[in-house]
Amino acid sequence: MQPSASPGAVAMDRQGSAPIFAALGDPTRLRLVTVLGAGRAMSITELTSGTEITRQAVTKHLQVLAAAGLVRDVKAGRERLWEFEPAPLQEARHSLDLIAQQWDHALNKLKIAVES
Amino acid sequence: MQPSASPGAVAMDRQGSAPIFAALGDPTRLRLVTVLGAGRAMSITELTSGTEITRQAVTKHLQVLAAAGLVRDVKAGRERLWEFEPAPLQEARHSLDLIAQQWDHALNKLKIAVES
DNA sequence: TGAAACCGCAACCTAACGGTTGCATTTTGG
DNA sequence: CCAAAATGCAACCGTTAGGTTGCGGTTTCA
Repeated sequence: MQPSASPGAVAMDRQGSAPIFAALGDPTRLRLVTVLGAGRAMSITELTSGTEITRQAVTKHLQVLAAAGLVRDVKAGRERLWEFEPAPLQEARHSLDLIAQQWDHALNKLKIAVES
Repeated sequence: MQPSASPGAVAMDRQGSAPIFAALGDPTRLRLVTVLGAGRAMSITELTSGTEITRQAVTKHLQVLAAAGLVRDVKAGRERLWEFEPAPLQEARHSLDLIAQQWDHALNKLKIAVES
């Protein structure tokens, strides 16, 4: 096969949600967003308790999540509470929906072509 | 705050979809699944054309995607075609849905509490 | 008021990631 | 049958990711 038209041109989904997926792509971080998604803002120490890793490790993960916009911190006196931020997650959902939708459409076209 | 109840116990979502998110968390790979999600199976060389990276790099990315189950290869003579596999993506969607749903529920509870 | 709780900063370490280059292998088509 | 296409395999490299340890700074509250 000689190099033809760029397949990248078909990818109309500017893969901009990759950083969000990357942020969710770690078990610890996915757990953090799940826990914080329950609604209650929590401190770092609280989020660390019950885990096998250090508070500093959790801090780093929270910073990664914050960089992706999935989480936000609000200082409350001696503590620093972290709360869930839903917007990026919706964007990620939309991104997955686009791919799934595109796939279903391709399957339908194939089915129709077979039936005719 | 002294260590209390583990917040991990609240995370009823076994964060098993983290590997899928990790696989999607790279721009190149997210582009690959988007392109393949269009329905047509493609060869490595074809998937490489139009990109700035090497065929070997694309190969590695495809292997990562295959390890996550997002993609499958079928050999066709001299070529090796890659096609999209929808199941893991559905799982990832469901995972995001759970979190979003959980969040909405928490907001509703809060709203009701405020109104009363 | 002072010890304990909560946290930030920084250095450090190992392993994995993303990528390249070089070369051998298989298959096709004229 | 043989050259070119398509790919595989392996070594190598720089950077980042995930994690720890050590220590210093602030709030709190008894």
